[in-house]
Amino acid sequence: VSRELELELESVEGIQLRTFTVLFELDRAPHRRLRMSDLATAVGLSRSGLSRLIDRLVHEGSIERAECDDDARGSFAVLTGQGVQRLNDSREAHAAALRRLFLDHFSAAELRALSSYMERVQGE
Amino acid sequence: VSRELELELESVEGIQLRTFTVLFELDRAPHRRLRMSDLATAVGLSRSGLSRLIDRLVHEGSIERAECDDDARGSFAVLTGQGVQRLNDSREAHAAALRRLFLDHFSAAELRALSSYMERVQGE
DNA sequence: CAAGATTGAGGACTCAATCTTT
DNA sequence: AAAGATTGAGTCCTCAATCTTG
Repeated sequence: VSRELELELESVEGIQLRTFTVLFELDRAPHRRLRMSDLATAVGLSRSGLSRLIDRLVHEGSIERAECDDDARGSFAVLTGQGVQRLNDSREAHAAALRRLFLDHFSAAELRALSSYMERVQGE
Repeated sequence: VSRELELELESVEGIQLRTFTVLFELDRAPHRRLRMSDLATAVGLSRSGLSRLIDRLVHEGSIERAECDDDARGSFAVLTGQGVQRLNDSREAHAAALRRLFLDHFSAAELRALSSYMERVQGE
């Protein structure tokens, strides 16, 4: 399913699922910024993997890097106005694809059951 | 889950999940052989991706290539004795990891429900 | 020309090594 | 020495182009 979702998003909005997730996580974080390590964990990438993905997004203009005041080792990824725009442009396509490929196949009760099943195998 | 399963298999038996799946599919096919295209579909890889994976497995000795008598364009992947051995060596670790990471979390009824849920989103 | 398979080029990811700061 | 982040090297995958046969 997630592969199909990715293909759908990519063809409709020209955005990859992982990029969407990165923009989404940043958008809902305080000041639209997150430490590199925290963001890596949030989207399921290694530190180095995220570092290279952010390189690409900086190059595209969706994200900027910012230094950390209280810890000079640290670095933030910060969503730019263009990044917010890009996220919002793809939100609807993402939601529609998710509904069509996954959510529409289940009742509310089934979705609750599925959700509890998923929790059980989390982190195992 | 499948990522954890992969890590488990790889650390215990030194085999990747995708390699295991390839050996498994070949083992249950007639004459332990399959056309490259069919095998690619069965394990969810592109033709080129499978071609390169088979290159590695041939190099390791688990698989041989064979020509197709009735269609000279075609090519078979054939499991070698060493390949059968390798598959059997990792079967138990695979089953144990699958139980521990996934199956043990559910009752028989829940597994039936999950199975029907999965069928609904197949191919969508 | 279409189909089966492989190869060339390039993308995205990981591990290990490195640099900087704590 | 340990932690945050990046970089170097290598793996695995895909798309497009190619070669061979139907």
